[in-house]
Amino acid sequence: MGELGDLLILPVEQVAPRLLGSILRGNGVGVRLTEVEAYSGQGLDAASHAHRGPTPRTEIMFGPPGRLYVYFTYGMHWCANVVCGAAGTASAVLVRAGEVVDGVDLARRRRGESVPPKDLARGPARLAKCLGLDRDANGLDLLDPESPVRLELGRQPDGHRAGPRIGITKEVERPWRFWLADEPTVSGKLSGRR
DNA sequence: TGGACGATTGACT
DNA sequence: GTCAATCGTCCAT
Repeated sequence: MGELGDLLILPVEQVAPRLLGSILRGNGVGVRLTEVEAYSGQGLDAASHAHRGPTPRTEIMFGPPGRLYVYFTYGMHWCANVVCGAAGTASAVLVRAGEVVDGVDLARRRRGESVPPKDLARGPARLAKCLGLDRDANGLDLLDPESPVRLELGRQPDGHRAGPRIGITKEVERPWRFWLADEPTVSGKLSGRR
């Protein structure tokens, strides 16, 4: 297993911040990750989709690390996660926001021509839309160079911020949201806060 | 088989 | 700042 594969089996709250600065590349667009959230597995994190055990939707989370977990929410949005942990566990890193560093024209076509560049992938559903991710992308192997969507480990940026995760109603205090300081692409209202 | 609930977004006051 | 849109998923009837 490569460097990234070794990283992904560490505790998910350690994996998540180390994915900041990495590039999620696929379907003609590359996004440099500036904001992520960690979700742990069955019985460990009430905010995780995997908390109650495997279901048809969350099945992929219980498989090997490095796969893409894509889910549908609020009747209209898709969001993407990097599956972490060894097979049998079910942690994941939600990719919340990033900077489009490649394929900007294509990203604008998917998101809308009038969307400012910094907003193209600012928010989990927006990021997924930039990359053209939907149901069909669920389960893709991000570690396979031949895969239509891949994760490329980037240089570890200096320093990051941590705080509570956004949009959840359980485990609301757990500080498992991680983002890069002073990045205009970070979502949420506390993006500048330590 | 029904109904509550979203790991959100964009439109609007 | 507030709030509706919109439908797959999951669990309780």
